[in-house]
Amino acid sequence: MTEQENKLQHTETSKSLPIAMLRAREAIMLSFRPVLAKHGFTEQQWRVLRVLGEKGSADAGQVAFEACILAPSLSRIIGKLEKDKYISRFIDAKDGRRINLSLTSLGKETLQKIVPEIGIIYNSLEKSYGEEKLTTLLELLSEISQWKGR
Amino acid sequence: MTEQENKLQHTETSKSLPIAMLRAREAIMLSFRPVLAKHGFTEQQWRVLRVLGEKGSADAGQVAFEACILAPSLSRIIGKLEKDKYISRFIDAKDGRRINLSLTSLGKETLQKIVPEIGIIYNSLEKSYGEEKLTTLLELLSEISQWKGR
DNA sequence: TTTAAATAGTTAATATGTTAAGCTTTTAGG
DNA sequence: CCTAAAAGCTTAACATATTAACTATTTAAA
Repeated sequence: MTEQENKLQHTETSKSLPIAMLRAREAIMLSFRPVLAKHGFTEQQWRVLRVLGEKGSADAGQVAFEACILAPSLSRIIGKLEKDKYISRFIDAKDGRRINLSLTSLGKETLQKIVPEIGIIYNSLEKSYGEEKLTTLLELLSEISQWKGR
Repeated sequence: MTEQENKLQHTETSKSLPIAMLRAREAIMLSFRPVLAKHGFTEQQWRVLRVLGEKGSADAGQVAFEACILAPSLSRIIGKLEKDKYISRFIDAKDGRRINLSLTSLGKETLQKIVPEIGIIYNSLEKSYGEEKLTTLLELLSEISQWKGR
């Protein structure tokens, strides 16, 4: 590769990491979204349910971090999930600023209904892609996540 | 790993590919966004400019695919970019349905100003992460992108 | 203890994501 | 030709992303 080509390298969208991640993510979500939509959830609402299912209960800040959702978005999302009776929300007894969140029984039941449906798709991806590659990919992504910038 | 643990595997958000990609992407964009914001662009507007810079000119459908932006979003984005004189838009002579897009001279100048600033950050990431790993990651992501679903 | 700074959430404003519906132009059949 | 289906783009409606401003609580310094 010449010096000239090298300079232009990062202007090629095909070699842009953010775009590559976006495309790969979109390829997967194309299969996941219809399943979630069938149950009346968006991708983000689903992430909140999953995090709460995994952690039992957590405050809004923890959920925001785990689900990769910014605080302002989470505020609206939990507002809707609570209205629809999937989660319950109450102020932390020790710290009046924190909001504790947990799944209602309806939330737990719904989660258990959706998990296997998503699992089938994920297993299909794992099968056609290779378990080992998938593990490698998760590790590489995890390292990027820890990058602290410039 | 026990059978039980294995069954729960895909319910752990840390092992969810979509979430992992989201987190990794966010870690990078955290450094990129301020640069774009300084020039008054959003992430998506920037992707449109970059695609047009790379392809010279293209119809809306091509740009949407390359920039990974859905048609309805793109309609709004090109509306604003055109209003602000960064791109020009005209109906294709051979197919009246298609909209051809290209950068104006202002668009080209602006692109050339931002590219090196983004490049500095990207090079820093490449340096601390490793060129080889980065190549591997791009390849793995590219394979995922080609997955046709369930 | 008193008060300024920090923390946790929410609200507001603008931009984009997502799905569905609508419009116009092409294409394909009949 | 004529018309129905398909293709390309836009508009609409609702949900989320992003940044900034705001409220309430807690922490910490004076």
